[in-house]
Amino acid sequence: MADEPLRSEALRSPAGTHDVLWPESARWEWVVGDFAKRASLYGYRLLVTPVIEDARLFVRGFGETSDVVGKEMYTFEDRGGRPLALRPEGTAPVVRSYIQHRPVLPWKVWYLTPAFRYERPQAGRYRQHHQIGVEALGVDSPLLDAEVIEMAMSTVRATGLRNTELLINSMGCKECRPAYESALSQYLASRQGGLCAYHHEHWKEVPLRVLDCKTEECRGATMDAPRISDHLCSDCRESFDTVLGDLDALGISYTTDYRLVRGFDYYTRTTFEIVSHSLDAAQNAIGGGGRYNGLAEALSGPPTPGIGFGIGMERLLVACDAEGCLPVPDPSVDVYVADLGQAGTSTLVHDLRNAGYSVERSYEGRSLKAQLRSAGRMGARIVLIIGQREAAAGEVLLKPLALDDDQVVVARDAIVHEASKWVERCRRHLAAGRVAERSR
RNA sequence: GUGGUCGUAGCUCAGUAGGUUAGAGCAUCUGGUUGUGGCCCAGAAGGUCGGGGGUUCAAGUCCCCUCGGCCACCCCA
Repeated sequence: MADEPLRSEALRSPAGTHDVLWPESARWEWVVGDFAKRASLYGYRLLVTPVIEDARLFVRGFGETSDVVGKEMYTFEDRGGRPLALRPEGTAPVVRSYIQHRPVLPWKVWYLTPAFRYERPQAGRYRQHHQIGVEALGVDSPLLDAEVIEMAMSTVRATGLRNTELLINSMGCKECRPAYESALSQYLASRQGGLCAYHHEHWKEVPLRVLDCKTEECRGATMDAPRISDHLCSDCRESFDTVLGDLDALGISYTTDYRLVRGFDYYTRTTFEIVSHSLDAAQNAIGGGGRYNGLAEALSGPPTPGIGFGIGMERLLVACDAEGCLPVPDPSVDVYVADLGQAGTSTLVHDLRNAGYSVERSYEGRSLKAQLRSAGRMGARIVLIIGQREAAAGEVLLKPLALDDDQVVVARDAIVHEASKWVERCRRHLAAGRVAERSR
């Protein structure tokens, strides 16, 4: 490591990873803040789990045939030889945590987490992306399915996104899915010549995914393929109908999509995906989820039903860009304190911040002019000036930047009170200006 | 992982058929106002032209490799 000099190559974030700087980070704050509040309203509590997990967790959870396990996982051994993996998604670790701690059911948790997949990076597709999501364990009811979906939709719509579509399907259960899969396989066997090059080779291993294939060949060859909806057992049928009925009652529109086959093996019954039509066709899924009643058992835990969803932060925000919603907020500096190096400025700044105002100042003794310019550029509402004269007289000059009013002289003792008065006045003025602008 | 495309200051981009010290706008900083923002004017700073190698008297310009972004496949958030 050390004996390989970097030469002139600058250090940068690894391929497919990125930094989130302001103002983008301000939108993250908004989305995460909104989601935390929403989660609380729906009865979910924050769960924080490690970024690294025993690699076997995902192998058993996803199934060997999944792409994520086969070729996209970041796996490595730690110094003690333990097989570890960077989490490729959010659900399996939650279920592992559940099995480990056996909390009282129902257990409803939310999270904000990075997720890692070794894929070829692209806009909206990263090797490290971030998801907000929830998981609810211990309840097997279609009413919860509908509620979870409604929560996901509300989260997306809260950003202002409108050009979205909810796709929904039922994957059946361990009673009815095997029969469907064999019916599908039988059908595919008769049409294998018409499949795309890839699935012509692999349809036997992943028959369900052929439905999800976007090539014209597979598309056409599966037009008349048996559909899961015609093979659901009565329990699954009834459950799915209830989910759809409840979504209707909640005013959530949806599109049933028999081709919606999510990538992980653990899904049962309800699966759904939220796509944005404002994004290019390739990476248009901004969120997805579903029921996974068999997962806990597959991980050697007690049989426990579960359902959840994840929303990709990056994709959500890219979609917002496309629709021009979720604008970044003002940096909003209330007070800029300009001085000529007097002692006492630090305590003034502290007092103002303590009173709840955002305060900026200069630290390197710049000229008054330069400080005023900075104050103007950061949009400070008022600036307080302390020069030789003011310092000597125990006064401060208050100049309202956002107003046309002249500057006033204020006694040092009254400054916090006066500053707050003027800041409020500026805020009202600016707010009125925004209203006027909007009504134009 | 496969194929394609692009890569010049912090940002958006110029850069003639390879030819002197690589440019502009915006942003930044300083000054014009020996204590006062926004406009204007002047100036400064900022680049090993993604990196490495090659061809050539001469490479930002041509060739190869590599890294990174983007697009498609694949997969998904």
